[in-house]
Amino acid sequence: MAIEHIILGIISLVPCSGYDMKIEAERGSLGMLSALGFGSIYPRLKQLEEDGLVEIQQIETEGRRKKVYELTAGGWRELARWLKEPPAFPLPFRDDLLMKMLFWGAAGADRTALIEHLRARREESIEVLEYLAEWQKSETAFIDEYGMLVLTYIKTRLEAEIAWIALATTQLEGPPELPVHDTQWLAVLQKARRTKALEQETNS
Amino acid sequence: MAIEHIILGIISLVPCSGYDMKIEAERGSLGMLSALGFGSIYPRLKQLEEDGLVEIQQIETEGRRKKVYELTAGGWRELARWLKEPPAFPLPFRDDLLMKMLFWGAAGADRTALIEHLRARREESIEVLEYLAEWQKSETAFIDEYGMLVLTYIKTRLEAEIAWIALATTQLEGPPELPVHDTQWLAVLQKARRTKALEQETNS
DNA sequence: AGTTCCATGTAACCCGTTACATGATTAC
DNA sequence: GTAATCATGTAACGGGTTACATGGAACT
Repeated sequence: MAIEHIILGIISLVPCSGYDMKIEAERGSLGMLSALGFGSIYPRLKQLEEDGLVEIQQIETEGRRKKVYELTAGGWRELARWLKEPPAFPLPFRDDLLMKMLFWGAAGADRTALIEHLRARREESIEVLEYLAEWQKSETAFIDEYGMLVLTYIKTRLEAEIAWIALATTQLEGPPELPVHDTQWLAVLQKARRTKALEQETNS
Repeated sequence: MAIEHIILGIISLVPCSGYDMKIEAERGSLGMLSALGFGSIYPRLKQLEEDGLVEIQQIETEGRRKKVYELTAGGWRELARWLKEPPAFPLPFRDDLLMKMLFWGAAGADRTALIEHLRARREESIEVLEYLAEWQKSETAFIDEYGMLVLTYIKTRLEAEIAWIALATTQLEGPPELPVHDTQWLAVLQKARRTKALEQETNS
């Protein structure tokens, strides 16, 4: 996702220092989308300066030293160019919980741990929702028409997820169900293979 | 997300070769969650074998050579241990489209390109949905109770996304709106800074 | 005979994260 | 005066992706 462009994007909103970017990138909806560390920011900022896309606007010597960066004409153009470039479709999903669920049959029938995972996920989702609601009200939050749509997206998605968790939990609290689609009897075979492997070890 | 555990998970469903894993990891809902390449699989498979979590079950010499791996007792235990471990919350979202939307104000009022991005995204989402529906019907698809919940999750999410795209498109096709929340007049300042930077260049 | 597919592997590279190092300023 | 915060940077590490290399089998 080209961290360079995130940096250009942040500066385009407000000229700032590398430190400010890190702070800014942790706040609000941008914080939901990125995860910038200092180790990524400073070297790239240097590179961007060499490439002539950003320049140091001022160095605040009152109080602390601070390099405030601003976009050059080239920077504005590069940002616009990137924005118009077709964005990549977000695949794979890379979701630990879903991945574990796919393989849960190998866990040996322990459904309670999975229900606990879902409960924890629900709490975290709610926390994120609350955080965003709080952030939206804050003085420094900047939300334009586009940002509002992003916020709506995140909220919709998290709420849909919470609804799905309720559904999944209800089902998991009920009795185990047979595989929906298993023409090769993999579930049965799996159970047998697992038992065999664990027994063999005990015997040796 | 520990590729090792994905490998263990795949083998737990059906003993197979490194090549088979790659194929399997591209199919169905697992394909939506992972992106395994040969460069990741083979070295790790070797490592897992050294660690005693998997073992070569057989080498098919009829026709092609093929190392079929199976889990050891330790492998089954390690898989179960990982499954019970609390999964990480999927943040940041890492979504190119949303990231671009956050910075779209810097694009200079071109809304048509963004509408095109949304249209493309919608098509890709629909394709994924159709692919999953097709896969579900296939002979070799394995879907147990947990896998079904994952499928439901993916479908719900994609459908919610498509609905959101419709909403966003409708709004973007209308007239531009003023920022919802901008106490520092950043939008106005941004426009001025951009114009100034681009003009300065022309003059020099 | 040539191409595609099956099958296994290695090496280089890019990228991001983590940890480390430094120092000045403000707050307690 | 000492802890926390502001502020900038470097170095090492780990992890995954891409490209490369090899070779046999099956298909056309």
